[in-house]
Amino acid sequence: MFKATDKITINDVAKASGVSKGTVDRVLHNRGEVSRKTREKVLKVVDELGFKPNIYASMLASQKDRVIQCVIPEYQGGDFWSITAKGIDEASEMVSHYGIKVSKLLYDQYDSEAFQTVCDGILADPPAGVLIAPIFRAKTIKFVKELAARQIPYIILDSKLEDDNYLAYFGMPMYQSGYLCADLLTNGTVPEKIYIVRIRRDKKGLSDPTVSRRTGFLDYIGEHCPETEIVNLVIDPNSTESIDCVMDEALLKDASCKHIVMFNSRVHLVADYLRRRGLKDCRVVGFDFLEKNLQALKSDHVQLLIAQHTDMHTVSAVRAMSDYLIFGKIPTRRDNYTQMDILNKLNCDYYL
Amino acid sequence: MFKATDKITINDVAKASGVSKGTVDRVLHNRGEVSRKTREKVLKVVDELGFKPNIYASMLASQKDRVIQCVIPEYQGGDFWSITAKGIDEASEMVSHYGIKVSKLLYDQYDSEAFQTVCDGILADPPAGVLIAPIFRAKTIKFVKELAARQIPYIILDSKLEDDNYLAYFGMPMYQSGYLCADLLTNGTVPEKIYIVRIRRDKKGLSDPTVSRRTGFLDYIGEHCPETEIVNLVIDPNSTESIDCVMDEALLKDASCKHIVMFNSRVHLVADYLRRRGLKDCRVVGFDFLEKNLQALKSDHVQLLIAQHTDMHTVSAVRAMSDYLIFGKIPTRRDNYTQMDILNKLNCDYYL
DNA sequence: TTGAAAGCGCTAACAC
DNA sequence: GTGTTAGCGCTTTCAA
Repeated sequence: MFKATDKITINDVAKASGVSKGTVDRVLHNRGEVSRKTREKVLKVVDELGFKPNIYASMLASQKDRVIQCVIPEYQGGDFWSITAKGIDEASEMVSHYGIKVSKLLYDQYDSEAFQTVCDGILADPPAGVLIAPIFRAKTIKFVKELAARQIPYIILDSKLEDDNYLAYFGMPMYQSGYLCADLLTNGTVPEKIYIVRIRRDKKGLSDPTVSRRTGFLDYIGEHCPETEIVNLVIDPNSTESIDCVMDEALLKDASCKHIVMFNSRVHLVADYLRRRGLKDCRVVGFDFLEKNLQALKSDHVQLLIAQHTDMHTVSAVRAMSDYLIFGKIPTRRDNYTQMDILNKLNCDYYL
Repeated sequence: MFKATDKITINDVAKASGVSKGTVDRVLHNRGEVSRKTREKVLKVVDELGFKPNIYASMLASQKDRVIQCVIPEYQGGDFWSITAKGIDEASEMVSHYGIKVSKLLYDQYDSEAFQTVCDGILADPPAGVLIAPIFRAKTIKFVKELAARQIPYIILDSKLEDDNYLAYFGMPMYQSGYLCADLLTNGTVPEKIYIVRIRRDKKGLSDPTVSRRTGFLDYIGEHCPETEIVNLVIDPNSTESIDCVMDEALLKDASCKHIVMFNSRVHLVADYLRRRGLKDCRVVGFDFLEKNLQALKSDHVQLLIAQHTDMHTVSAVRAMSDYLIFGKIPTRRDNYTQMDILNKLNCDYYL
């Protein structure tokens, strides 16, 4: 950047194009009145000389504060969104060195008004960039349209939107993770039954974030083991008794190797049940690298976990925004899907 | 960093401690003659005010060029070291924005003199930092000692060294990857035989980089399938005839499901053989995400691949050095092991 | 041992 | 529309 060889400064450009550096700066940032002619000339010279702005000088001179607002659901220790939050915090630490602030704005994912309030707050005091996880799709679309209108770049997290102005998208290939999950659960065999454990959802009308994972799973089964019977077990995560009751009912009379799967991150609930009942001889596959799931993996109550490094992926998302704000760097990839990591007892310790 | 709230500049520190900013700078960088008394006073004020240098101003003013030299073996399209090289290039692009240059110095990994020459060259024109992959251990240890003496930070790649001054280490858990590999290959069964395909090494005395992987593998087998017979097949990678000959001899008379493993990154050689012979019904596990191996995975000639994202890990290594040079940031973790990724046909496309 | 001052390359306010 | 200029916060001579 400032090696003798490529030390082309804005001054060089100014001289070579016969204007002042103020003007060069104007065309560089599309800021204000420049005649077409000078504009073109400057651009040409910039190109010829291969001028690259010195970000240090630039950042030093423009005393802006650049803040990235991250809008995600509220979370509690260990749950899915807390992992995203962790990624945000990590990235925040990194980019703080570059004078970029990152802050989280949390909303109750069961309360669309709360979400709206957060969005309004952002528009009232516009940040340099926004990261947003759209639980409420319609409201989110409206919100990002507003951001786009104000030239505020935004990155979509988690689930994609019907919108085309996003700077980047970071999320998971949900369908494929379900498909993969089925492959791992069956492991080349054709089970008689497969138990799908699901969480009872209190509020109606909330979209289940794992539907397409479920679809991927069922498609695989349909293609490879059409004979296999699918048994859905609906449990209430907050009541051990209900879990025991539902699971006992289904599993205790089944003497074969039981294939069990759960599509959200709470497979540890199944593991806990199996532990309580002293049941072995099951093949259990679940999702996400939560501490509790890890324990279940180690204690052999869960055989495989499909994990997706949500935290690192989130770090990438924040970095992408940061790089955009600092360098104007357009993300290398616009749609970024997490890789699907297969974890078992032996490799999980190296999954950091 | 330069928000109104924490806008403590070197000037503030200078005033508060009753000296000039030149002096403050001197104590900040342990540069030159400052009396004990002023030194202590300045340090105290720095602490009290919570002064954090503005890296943009700092980088702008100090017109140094900072180059990171990466010393790795020569490589050719698609091989293991080319992946590391790719990671270096990617990171190079990233950190170039921060005025950091990264350059690669390649050596013939079969020629210790060549390696020595490269090291001498580095000492003749010392860079800001070094990344090095130690094939020649003794020479490397001597070299890094010299670096340490000159206060040049260095990061060790790939295999660890008996040395304690390294800034960080980035490599793979080789033993564990072998152990995991055995688990995946056997997949809960006890095979009658396992074929280990090995590459004939021309030069003697070269340490095999996969020995400990092999050890991990054999340990697992010893623990879980002591009955299994291990058959070593040594092939010459450059002669298809020799491969066919060796493999035919061993495999054609074996009618069962053949379990085959290779500990280096060249399992595609096995896949090619199987393709030539039209052999199915084998369980083949290998290492590394090479394009050719990927093809083999997709064509079902290889069932699983253990991959380790060498490229990304290398990016992290370069970034770690870069962050150290720019901010003085000590790496969060000193010893960094890659995670072990299990790839099959279904998740390999998401492994970017 | 210290202070003063001239930049580093860019931005932005102001003047013309 | 465009040029001029005063910084941004730090580093690094050069004098004292």
